[in-house]
Amino acid sequence: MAVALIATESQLGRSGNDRTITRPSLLKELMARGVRMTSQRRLLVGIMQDSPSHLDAAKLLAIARQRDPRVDRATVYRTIALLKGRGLIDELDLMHLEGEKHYYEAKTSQDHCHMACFGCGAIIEYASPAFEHLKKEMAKQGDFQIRVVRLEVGGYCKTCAQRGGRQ
Amino acid sequence: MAVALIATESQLGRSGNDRTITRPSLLKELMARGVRMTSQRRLLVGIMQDSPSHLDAAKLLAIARQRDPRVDRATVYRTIALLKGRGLIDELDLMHLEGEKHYYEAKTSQDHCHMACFGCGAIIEYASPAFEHLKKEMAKQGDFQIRVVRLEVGGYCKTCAQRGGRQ
DNA sequence: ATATGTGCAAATCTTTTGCAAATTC
DNA sequence: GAATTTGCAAAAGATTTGCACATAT
Repeated sequence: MAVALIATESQLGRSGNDRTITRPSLLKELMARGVRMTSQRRLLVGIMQDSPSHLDAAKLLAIARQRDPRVDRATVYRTIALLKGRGLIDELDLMHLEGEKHYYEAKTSQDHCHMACFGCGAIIEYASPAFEHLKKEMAKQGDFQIRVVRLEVGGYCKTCAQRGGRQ
Repeated sequence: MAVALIATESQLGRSGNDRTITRPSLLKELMARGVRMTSQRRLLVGIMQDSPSHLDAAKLLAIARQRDPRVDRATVYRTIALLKGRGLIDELDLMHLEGEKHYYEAKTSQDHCHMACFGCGAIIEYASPAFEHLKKEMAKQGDFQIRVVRLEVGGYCKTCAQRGGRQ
């Protein structure tokens, strides 16, 4: 069960068990917190919510503009800041495999790690009880109230390790 | 034992046990790999090696220039790229507590996590067997050859959690 | 009606690059 | 002496900001 499958709540036809990782609705969370909703926010948040891959600001802007060409870069960054500030999305570097930009994803019900392959660029997500255990330990032993956790790993996936003979 | 103390090998008067985290000599590692050594590299690498705190490119440049005013920004970035490419330093964001820059530190004998306090900006380092265990599990279960691991946490340190009442 | 969000264009900050001169092996 | 590294200056890439106008509650 170590390699996690991640689905939005709406994508799951069944109620997930403890092991199932879900993505709570960003829109609902925002409204629950009394955040003013605009059409642009609805659009951007909807894209973040539904995107299967990790989005950077430029890609998010491009997708949004297909639906509403007036969307501006600044609004994208401001919306990202809003979501990040409320703890609703996580920020990733993905080992800077393609530049210095950041990637974003809706926060999931369970934290997970991102393993980035230097060979093929694949991003593998990974969640496990050992990760949850480490978080609890850090909070307790380190006397620290954890709000955000980011675990990123770089290396070689099975295929690339075999092919390239890299170790 | 959970909160790690980190020392350079030379700073330790005794031979460290398994729990002791050390920083191997960057210079030696470079020479062992046949990397051409220049005066600037020696200078920059020496600063990285000895710095007790996490350096960003600008700070590294500033320190280097105190000793040799001719050092250029470009050389700093090129040296960082060299060290990073050889796996001798780790790159950190430290939760972007102060801007989008990156921080660097000489790789240690045991990986450790960085906990960044949103309240006071403190950076707390943390190493534990649970972290080592998680790494091994990821490598095995995820079929992944790990080269770099980066675990960063954001939240509130003990003091700030009490003071601000944030939870 | 008032507070908040947005577009636009310019600014800022970090990092990278081309090329001629300097340095290392 | 040949290959590599450096400084300089300019460019590139990502993100932020000031301000007048538009929108949400």
